[in-house]
Amino acid sequence: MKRITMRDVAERAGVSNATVSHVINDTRFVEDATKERVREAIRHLGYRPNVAARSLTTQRTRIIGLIVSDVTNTFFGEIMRGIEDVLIANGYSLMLCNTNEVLEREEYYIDILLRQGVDGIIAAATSQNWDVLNEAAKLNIPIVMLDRTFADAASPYVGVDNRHSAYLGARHLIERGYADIGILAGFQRLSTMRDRLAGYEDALTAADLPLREEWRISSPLSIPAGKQAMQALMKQAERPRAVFICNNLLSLGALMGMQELGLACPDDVAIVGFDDHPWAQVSNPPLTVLRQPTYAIGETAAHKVLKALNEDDAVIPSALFNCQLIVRAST
Amino acid sequence: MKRITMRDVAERAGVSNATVSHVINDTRFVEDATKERVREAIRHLGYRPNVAARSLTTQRTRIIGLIVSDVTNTFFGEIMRGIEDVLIANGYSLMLCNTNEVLEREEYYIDILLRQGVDGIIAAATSQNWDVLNEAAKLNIPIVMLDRTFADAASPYVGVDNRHSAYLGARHLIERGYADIGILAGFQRLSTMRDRLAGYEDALTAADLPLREEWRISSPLSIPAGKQAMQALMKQAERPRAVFICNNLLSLGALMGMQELGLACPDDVAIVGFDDHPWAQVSNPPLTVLRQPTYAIGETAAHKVLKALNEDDAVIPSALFNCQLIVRAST
DNA sequence: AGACTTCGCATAATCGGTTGCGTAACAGCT
DNA sequence: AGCTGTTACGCAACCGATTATGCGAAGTCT
Repeated sequence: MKRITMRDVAERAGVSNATVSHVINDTRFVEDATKERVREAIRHLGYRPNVAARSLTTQRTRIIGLIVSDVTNTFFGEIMRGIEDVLIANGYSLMLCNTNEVLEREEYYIDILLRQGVDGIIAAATSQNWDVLNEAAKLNIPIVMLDRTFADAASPYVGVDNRHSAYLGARHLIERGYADIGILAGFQRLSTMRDRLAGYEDALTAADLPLREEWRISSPLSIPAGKQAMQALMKQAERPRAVFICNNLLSLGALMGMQELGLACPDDVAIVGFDDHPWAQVSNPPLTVLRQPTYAIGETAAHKVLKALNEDDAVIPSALFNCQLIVRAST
Repeated sequence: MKRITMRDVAERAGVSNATVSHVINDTRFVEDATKERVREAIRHLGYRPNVAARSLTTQRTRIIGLIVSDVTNTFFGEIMRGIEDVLIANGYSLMLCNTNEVLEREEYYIDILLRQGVDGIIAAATSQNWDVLNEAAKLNIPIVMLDRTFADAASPYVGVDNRHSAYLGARHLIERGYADIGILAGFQRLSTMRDRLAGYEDALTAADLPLREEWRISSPLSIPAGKQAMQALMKQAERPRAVFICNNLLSLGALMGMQELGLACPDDVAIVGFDDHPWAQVSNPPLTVLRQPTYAIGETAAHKVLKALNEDDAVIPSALFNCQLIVRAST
């Protein structure tokens, strides 16, 4: 089971190691006849270059690290597809890291990625400051912030304009005639969630509606948390007639919570959710949502790392997409 | 921006390269005092071993390749979580490959994974024979078949007992009093789908119900395909009163298709779906499904590759899980 | 014809680790 | 004192590629 190396190919083709390398990488002129002999040898032996050896000398691995906070969320699934399609087309591979929103795991993974020698990192970071990612930045490894960012982030961000999008969502509720509007605001440590809260507040303020603190509930981004949060809202003496929900898992949990309490949507409470989901159009009721262009976000993020890799000291700008308001029966 | 190597550490600690290596890997006795000097140097310099260099000599990368057919499907998302949790706990990393059920892409990825020198592969394969995966097998790389397998597969399979599970699902419909039962059978080239069809047929045959070919519709595994397939069923002069659906995307598409035709579930047609999904309990109606233990499947698959890696020529058996029938309002 | 280019390729150092082999230093024993 | 055994570690080859340097042969020029 001897591994086939470049030397084997060289021998069979009657050339040197160097020539084989140059044929493979097209890095200098080689006569057609020689080239063909080398190619034949490669085919015949079933030779496959060893990337470990290669990256040892080139100092590049053609691997991009992807850090996401929840692989099970379709939102990230679609983003991953976008990223992967672009990377594969450019000869890069993806190393996947799922943090479950746990900071220690993010630190651990950054370390792993740096040991692997990844060429770049795309991160939906859990960390709220530059500490963790800076380890990578110090080594000059390009980083792209996905879905969220933070104040001192020194890297481009790719995602939607959360504040404006949330504003659109809340305004939609107002236009529908709702005045008592609550919000399930998610983790306030995430920029994404802070911006969405701000957008919601913008809309209410612009319409001269009061911001009632007891109608703003923060929680982790999970289904049970969404359920709890919604029920906490609904059990208040004076409860909102509409709720803006900042994340798809929260939306789902909220629906469950309402069903359990026997509340109907939109008759008892109207809902606008963030993030679309195929199931959201067959839920009871179909959900009005702000849809993010997930696949495009993924593609863009990938393009940005590649650009940073290909053009030395290129300044990479952030990319802000817009959400699309999809009106369904929940409002 | 000079990379910090083992030599730097060795110098600072006043020992040889070998000793540093042995301290890091705990591969031979080193005096406590020396060990501490080395550790201090590592910390002080912020040294991070270069895995490319390491795997060049050890011929192992501690990377496992994961091939899935659809990253956006929550089903695979949860499996990935299971796999990853186990791998991370054992110091392995995950290289993700998403094929979108395209055979060429699977071939391409196998090649990539072999160049990377992955230690093992977990694959929800699109290919239907040993040709593609055999490339890896020839190099003695352990493979675990995920979710599906094929006749001449020489590797252990991890997934559910599809035939029996489908049998349970179809029998449930029969017990509910339905006699006219159709099936959305998915891609018949996938073992998974063939087994589910067989289980469905088992149940009908056991109940002396006829198998009506026009009520069995095969299609790709996607939402639009599910919608089309369901509508094709519903538009028949004589249509089934219940449908067994072999995949969650098909279920979702089917629901959409019914809504569009103004058909109610379960009043017009009852549905049992395969694969649970958080949204399936708030859909209209909530879906009766066969739930696969996705996370456990992932964990098990990961354990099996690791076992194959740690125990030379261990014979790894397949693992068949059972589905759980979750009865909701759609039946 | 001799000198100078150009062409096409080989030689060998190098990347950063791992590991088989070897050895200095010291202790214990006769 | 001489011999052997043990302890703790160093030396250097090696993994499989990339690439700077150099060189013989053929072609060109004066």
